[in-house]
Amino acid sequence: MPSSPTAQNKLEEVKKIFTAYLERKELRKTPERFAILEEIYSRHDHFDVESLYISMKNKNYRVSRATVYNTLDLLVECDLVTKHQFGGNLAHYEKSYGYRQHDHLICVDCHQVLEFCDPRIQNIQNMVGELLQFNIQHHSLVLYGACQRTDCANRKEKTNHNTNG
Amino acid sequence: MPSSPTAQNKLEEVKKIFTAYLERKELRKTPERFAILEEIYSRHDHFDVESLYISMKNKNYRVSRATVYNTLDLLVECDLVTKHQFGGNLAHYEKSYGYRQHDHLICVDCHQVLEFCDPRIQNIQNMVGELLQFNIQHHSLVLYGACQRTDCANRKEKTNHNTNG
DNA sequence: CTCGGTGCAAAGCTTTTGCATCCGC
DNA sequence: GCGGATGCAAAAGCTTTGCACCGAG
Repeated sequence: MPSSPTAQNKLEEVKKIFTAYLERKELRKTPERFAILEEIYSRHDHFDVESLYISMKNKNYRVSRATVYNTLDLLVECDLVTKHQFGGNLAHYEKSYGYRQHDHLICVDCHQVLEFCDPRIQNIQNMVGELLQFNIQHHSLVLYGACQRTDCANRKEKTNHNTNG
Repeated sequence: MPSSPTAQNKLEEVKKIFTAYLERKELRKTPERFAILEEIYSRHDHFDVESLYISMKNKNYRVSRATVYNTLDLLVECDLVTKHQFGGNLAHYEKSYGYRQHDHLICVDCHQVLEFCDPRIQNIQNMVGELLQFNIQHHSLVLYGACQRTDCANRKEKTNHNTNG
């Protein structure tokens, strides 16, 4: 296992993992499934179904939304992709193989997404699981707040936090 | 401020808070808004919009989904109600006045929702906010796992966690 | 050849919106 | 009485489903 795989190496690794998963589940190794996996791992940030679909369409790849949804479910199940529900009704996804466990911080004004790591979350997860007799499989932690970028899209009177009426 | 208010006292308190909020925002104090608030505070658990709507209809209260959605937004904004997005596309709500800050633990099989408190989350929130220059307003932490109840609705082979393929 | 997977479009479900009516102020 | 709020229903937006065809095994 390489300690710092190149993007190409990583792609090969995730393909192998996906292949093994499909074989174990006796599912077919269709070109669409691997094309979607490649597209996801060529992206650098969070994405939703529609933007993934559009990207593939723009590359003249013939694929349907149904297949994108179906394949994302498979990729989530074999831990190559993580699904997020950042407050709204629109699901967001991100590749997750070889990336450090992290959580998210979202600006309530401009909706930018930042990531952060904190090992204490793992401890909380372990402790609560033991306390309440749950086999905890994963978690979702999202912090919501106002960023301080001058170009924040929805900038109100952020400089002064007066709460008087 | 009573240290352990009865349900009735609590209801009066939240009504006052809601009234003050409506006055400050120059919104009208309609009977529908207060009926929805009462219905929510008479409930004991998490709920979605449809079940709240049905409850009120069953009590022969004339109310529309639009008003329920609208009022929930107001109640969330004045911190009397909390909105959750527990993984799916269906928003869940819960009353939040006078309850200790808590987070959630959800069984991926039977979907029961448990609550837990851990003060470390507040620390994480403060630290990350300072580190990344965000004014953090609130957070959402959900742990997902398998409960160990014998009557778990979707019980598979939970007793043995073999992962050999 | 078989039958699981795909593309397409229609349906489903939650949430939002438009409009006439109603009622708090 | 004015204008915001409501009820109802239609529309919007994301996701799932049905069906005929395709192609992996």
